[in-house]
Amino acid sequence: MPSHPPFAVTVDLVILTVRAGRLLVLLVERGEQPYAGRLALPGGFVRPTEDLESAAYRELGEETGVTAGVHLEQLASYGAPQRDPRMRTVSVAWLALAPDLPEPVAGGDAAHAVWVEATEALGRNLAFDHANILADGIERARAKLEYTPLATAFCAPEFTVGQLRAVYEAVWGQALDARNFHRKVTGAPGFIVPTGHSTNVDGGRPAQLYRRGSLAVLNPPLVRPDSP
Amino acid sequence: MPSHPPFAVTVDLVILTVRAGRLLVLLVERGEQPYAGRLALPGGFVRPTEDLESAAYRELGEETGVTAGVHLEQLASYGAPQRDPRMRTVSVAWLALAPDLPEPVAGGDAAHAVWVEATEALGRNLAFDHANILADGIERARAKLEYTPLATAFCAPEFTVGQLRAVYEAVWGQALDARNFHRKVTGAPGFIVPTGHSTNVDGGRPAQLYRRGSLAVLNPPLVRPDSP
DNA sequence: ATAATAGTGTCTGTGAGACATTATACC
DNA sequence: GGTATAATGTCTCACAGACACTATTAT
Repeated sequence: MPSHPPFAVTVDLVILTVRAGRLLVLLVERGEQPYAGRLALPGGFVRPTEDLESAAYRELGEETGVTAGVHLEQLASYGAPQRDPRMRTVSVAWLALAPDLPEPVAGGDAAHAVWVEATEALGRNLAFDHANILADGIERARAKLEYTPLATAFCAPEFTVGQLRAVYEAVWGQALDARNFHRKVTGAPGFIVPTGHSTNVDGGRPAQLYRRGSLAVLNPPLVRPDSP
Repeated sequence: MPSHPPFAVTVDLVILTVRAGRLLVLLVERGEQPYAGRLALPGGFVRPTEDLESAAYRELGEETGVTAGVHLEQLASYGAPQRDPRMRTVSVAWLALAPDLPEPVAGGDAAHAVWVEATEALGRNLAFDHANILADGIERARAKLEYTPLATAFCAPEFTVGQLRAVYEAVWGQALDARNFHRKVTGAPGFIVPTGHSTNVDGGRPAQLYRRGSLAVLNPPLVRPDSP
């Protein structure tokens, strides 16, 4: 037995976005064995001289065409001995949160990429252990909206309070009180800062536009309502 | 370029305990190159047929002699190309929280294991990127005490409210108000449950003994006081 | 008695949840 | 006018922080 047996190391990405009030995840249809024809998270092998985070950014760019303005953080690693029937593989999973991207995808590796509603994707019999990874990614995103300003990663550079609230509602899957939400996010110093502009693209009274502030941790947090 | 270059995969452990009001981490003195003679986190190579979590438990047992009653959770993975000068290595780091263990260590691999105060260990010029891993582990532990009942993992099966408070004070490095703390932990349903026994080993009035309850998430959380 | 720790009680300010109301656009 | 969304305001209750006080042991 060698003291350091060979492993393959991959990165897999849970890329989430919010569009039309729904939380979507980017999946690719596998063209090769194993799991040919099944949906999977985008990902690939880490190259010999490449940092893990660089590999994640590279895959993100290959699948979406965009890396700027996308939040990326490490999620967890998955390494069950038989998780890939071809060889012993450890996958380092990453969570990416992106604003509604220009076009679903285009060309290259991403030929068969599709956006699927996140909760629905969990029931789609994903390849490998990707259902587990996706579930962990969704839960991470839901939890982090509570105590970080990360919801702004789903928004355009300038956004209204109503659009920000729509992000929370889509990710958490439940409605929030618009008035209490407005008071909370505008009252937390550094969470969002007004730009002075306004918009009325959503109909109704024009809304102030905001940019994300410098706040890193939201204290006290913005907690999810009880599930029922 | 092969499509899946060979990597070595290791597990490294941040094993924390609280003793005499101090947060301690278990370190080992390296006997071999690279970094011979330097302190490092305990760890080792993942075996070909072994799950990542199993490897972490195995290393935990080899270093401490104990696995039962120890909380173990995955921390993060570290894979910078030059982090190990011997070969391309990805380390999956784990965080272990243990009650004050019977004896520091004994025999076998753990011949040179030592408990070091956690904050002090950060300045000890640890091998590899272990200072980064340790810093992440300490911060994870500090954060999780806020919203989980994980502090009980540092306690014996039966403990007093004062002992539990001492854990919080050691991990957070600041004093807490004993009266507000008592009200909070006894008032959170399912956090700790009274056993009916009492003890006076700590001097003063005898204290009620408690066991950890079934609560998984502490809501509302027990927040750290502001740093200053 | 003194010291030490355990446990209970009181007051106050912050802030979340539940609502009402007004403001400003488009039709 | 009606309808849509934005923004502000009010009331109440839960709870954290600050701090006083009582309880029970050991020396």
